[in-house]
Order: sequence, then C-alpha cells, then structure tokens
Amino acid sequence: MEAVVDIVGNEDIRVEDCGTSPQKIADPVVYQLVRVDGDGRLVPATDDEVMAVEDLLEDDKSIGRIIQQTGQTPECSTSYGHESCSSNKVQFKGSEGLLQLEVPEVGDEKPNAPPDPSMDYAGIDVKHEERIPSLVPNASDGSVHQSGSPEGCSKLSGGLDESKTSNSAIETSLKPDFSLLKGDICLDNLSVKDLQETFKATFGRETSVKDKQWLKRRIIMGLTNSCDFSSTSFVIIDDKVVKKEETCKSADSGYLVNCVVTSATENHESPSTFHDQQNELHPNVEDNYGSKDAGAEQRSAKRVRKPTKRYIEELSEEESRDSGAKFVSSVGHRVHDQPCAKVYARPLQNIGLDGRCFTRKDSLGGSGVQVPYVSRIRRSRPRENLITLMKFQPSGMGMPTKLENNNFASSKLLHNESDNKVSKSSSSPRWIRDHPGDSNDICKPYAKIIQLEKEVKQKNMESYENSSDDEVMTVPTSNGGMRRKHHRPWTLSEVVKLVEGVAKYGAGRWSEIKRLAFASYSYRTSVDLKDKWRNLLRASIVESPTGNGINSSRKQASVPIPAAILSRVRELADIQTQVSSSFSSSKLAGHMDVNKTAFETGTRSGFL
DNA sequence: TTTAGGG
DNA sequence: CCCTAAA
Repeated sequence: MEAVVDIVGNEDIRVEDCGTSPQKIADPVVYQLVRVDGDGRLVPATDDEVMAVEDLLEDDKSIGRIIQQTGQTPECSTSYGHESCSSNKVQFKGSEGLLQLEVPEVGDEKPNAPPDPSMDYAGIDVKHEERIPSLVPNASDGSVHQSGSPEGCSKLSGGLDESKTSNSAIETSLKPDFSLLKGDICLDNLSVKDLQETFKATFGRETSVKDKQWLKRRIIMGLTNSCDFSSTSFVIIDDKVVKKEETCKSADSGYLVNCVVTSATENHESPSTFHDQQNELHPNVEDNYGSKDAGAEQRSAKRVRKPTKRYIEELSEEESRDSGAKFVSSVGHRVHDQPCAKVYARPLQNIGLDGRCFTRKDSLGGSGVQVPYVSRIRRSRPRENLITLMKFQPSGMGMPTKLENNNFASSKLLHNESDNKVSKSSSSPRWIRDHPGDSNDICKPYAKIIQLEKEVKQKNMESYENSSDDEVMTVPTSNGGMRRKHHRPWTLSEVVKLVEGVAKYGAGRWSEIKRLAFASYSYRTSVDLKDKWRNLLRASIVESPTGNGINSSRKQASVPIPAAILSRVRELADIQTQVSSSFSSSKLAGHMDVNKTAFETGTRSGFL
C-alpha cells in the first residue's frame, strides 16, 4: 500500500480490540500504543511508532473505519495485507479477526537525522529496545493486590518509586513508571488524595484533578499499559483491571495497540469531562497553543508534532528557497522505494506514555465523533494553524515570513469552504476552539455513534467518505499558491462509481460525472476523476495482457483494483475511442446510446 | 470553468 | 496529486 506510513522496526502493530461495549460511550475509547519487545515485555511505543500508527489510521480510511467501530470490528477478516512483504504488516485485530496491511518500513536507526538541538530529546534514546529498560521491575510476578486499602496504594507507589530510582534519572523524569500487575486492582476505596499519589507514582507527575473517577481511569490506564501483554491482556471493567486470559497471538516482537477502555458505567459527570481530562493530562497541548501566556518554557517543552512527512516535503521546499530558515531537520524520502532509509527527527515528548492516549474528534456522517487516536495534534485539520503553532516554536522552526503571508490566503480559503463554522479570529484558530471544550460537541456525537453502530458497515464507510468533505486541506506552497494535500486513496467504491460514470456519460465529461455520480464526494474534483481515469487506463493496459493479476513491477495500488474493473475500464476505453472517432465524423448526440449499450453489456459481462 | 496533458 | 495551457 502506498500509505505514507512509517513503522519503526519490523514488528507488527496491532490494535487490539478489548471488547468495548458500544452502548456506553460515555467516554471515548483510547488506544494506547505499545509494543512487545523481544523479551515479551510491553514497551510504550516510541513517538515514531505512534506517529506511524497515527499516520496509518489517517491515511487509510478503511482502517479508520475499523477503528471507529470499537465494539465490533467489522470485516476484520478481510485481509488488506498485500504480498507478504514480510514484516511490514500492520494488523488490526478485532474481535472477529485480523485486518492487516502493509506499511513501508522505516529504518530503525536514524543516522541521517541529527536531532534538532532545539527539540527535546533530552538524552532519550529513540530506539525502542532501550526505551524502557526496566519496564518490568522486580514486582513482575508479584500480584499487586491492593484491594481497596489506601495502604495498598501507597505500597504501590513505593514500589514504583523504587523502580524509579533504579532507572536513570532522565528517563524517569520523562517517562511514566511502569509496574507490573497481575490480578485485579481496586482503586475504589482510595481517597482522592491517595489516588492523586498513585497518579503521581504512575505518571511521574502531579495532578490536581480531584475527580476520583478520572484519577482511577488514568491510573488504571497507566498501569495497564505497563503490563506484560505478551502473556496477558487486561481489560478494564468498572474500574477494575481484569486479566484477560486471551493471550496475544504473537508473542514475538510486535506492537500492540492496546485499547484501554474505560467503561462508562460510572456516573457520567459533566459532558465535558473528557475534555477536562485532556486538559489535565496535557496541560500544555492543544488548548494552549492559542493562549499567549501559558508559559514559554512550557511550550518549548511541549512536544511539537513533528511535521508530517508531507510537511517536511513542503518545508524543505521552502528551505531550499529561503536559505537560512531553520526547519525541522529531516531528510527527504520516498517511502515507497527505499524502505529502509527512513529517518526522522522527531522530538520526543516528555509528557509520557499517556500522552498518546488521545482521541480525535472526527467527523463521521456529518457530526463529530470520537475516534480513537494516538496522537494529540491533528495532522489533518488545521493546516492554517501550522503557522500559528510554529510561531510559538521559534527555536524549532523558524518560519519564513513568506509563509506567514500565505497563511492569510490559506485561512481565507478554508473559511470560504466552511464559512459557517467559526467566525474568523486569527488569534484563536478554529481547530483550537472547536476541538475541545463545548459540551455539545462532545456529547452529541455519542448519540450519533450509538446510532451508527447499528448501521451496516458499508453504510458506515460511505458516511465516512462523505463526511470529510469539509476537510479539504490545502497548504501554502512556496509560490504562494495553495496545494491540496493529503492523499485520499481512492476507494474501490469510488473507482466503481467513476467507471460507472464514464460508462454513462463518457470519458471526458468529468464535470458531469463529478456532478452526477460524485455529488457526494466533494473532495474529488473533476480533475481528480480525470486523473484517476487516466491511471485506471494505465493500469488496465498494463495488466490486461498478462491476464493474471501479477502486477509485474508495478507497485500495488493502495487499493488493489480488481481485474474485473480493469478489464471493464479497458472495454470502456475502447468504446470511448470509438465513440470519439465517430463523433468527429458525425456530431449527433445519439451516440450516447452506444455508451449505454456498452455499459449494460459490460455490466452483464463483468462485475457490478 | 472545464479539459487535457505534463510533471 | 498539482499545475497550467487552451478551449
């Protein structure tokens, strides 16, 4: 697949479905990315890995869909994995099977990307082998049965602190502590203060939250994610960590995206609870980007979302032009071809493991929906705010003033597309305000989700496709223009629609096809259709002689196009040329009939 | 604005 | 996908 995903290492990534109960969506599902290292221990994924998965989720809508269906992973048995490109597979395991897809691998080492000094690497080695050296402290087999007594909790803290001191100072200061636990943990009877202490012990930092529920959740999450998943899975049910005997399929090295689900049986406080939680957990993340005085050093310590590869591409473009401007150091790359030479300078966050537990609000079927997410800074939405963001990161990335100017153009453009969203207020970008916060945003979607859960998957897919039409991302380019970004892989249904449209209206009538057949896909322009058709033609012409599906030399398309469709494309292309040739001789409109006939025969003879 | 074609 | 020339 041509996804722009980079996975560090040759291990599998899995999203484990822990069996959410979809009915209770009071709290968002959180996926925590972890990886099982060679020793079968659970290691928090590195930033790179997190980002990789993030990218993956974003780049492959089908995955996104799967993920959304937290409760029942649909059609997991469908294999998206192409040719057994050995290790570069990502598997999303659902309750009903495995969905796997291929990802370009990325070199483990990062020799070519000297960490940007301004980035907070803080001496942390990015290599995952060394990330959590003492992930499994001595307590590995001692079941932490701290049933309810505050003492139990302090005991837990103590143990954690010990393991802390055994670690390197830096490491512990930046990383949560990990404690192994087996068996059940009951935090119910702990006081708020105890919980806070436990929280501190778990995450290595203080919290001011007094919400017991929240504290419990966080703690459990933190603990759970430090568990040894290679042999045990944990599910959280009503504030208890329950051992789940079902073991992970691959005890070998692999990533595990463990979905820690907090059940919502608990009294549901204010709808905005989750948001508050986020704020608490990441006090200086998204929300503060817009505020001016939240503390400069905080901001500098805050992890800056590494510009995506695409960003980097763009930025390096800029860089080549504006010499002197400093950008995120990274190396250009074409993932598809040189799988190994991937290098990233990605600032390591010092927020800790939990920092990745995020959900993103995504639009599904027109309304916001919580989608499991593994990173806190969206890549897709706020292109316009990239600049805003960067302004606060003068050390990391200098921004050529040129780009700043372009920002205006970009905002304007975006606002034209979705005018009624938010009034323009340059100091506080849209995504900052509409993302978290207002309870309506959070609450409403849940009802929607429940509804959606019942819908058929296909339907779900459709709505997903239709949904993001207001997310037409544009990016300022060096010459001042806007460039559309974000690859939108063509789905099979889109391709079919396109073929249909061509059959009906004829190749070349792209605007018509767009208007009639692609009315709902606002992100596909007529040009896109044309391009896609061109590609389809190419593909069909390449593959049809062989007869068999061995896509020689050609990289597999992100969505492998069934031979039936390709042959149909070919068929249509022939007819099209015939039509056009006869069209030149006699300019009568009756030739549409020919098309129609052709289409129907094609329908009969082929797919559809 | 839409198409066609190159990049 | 993007950009642009032509229509």
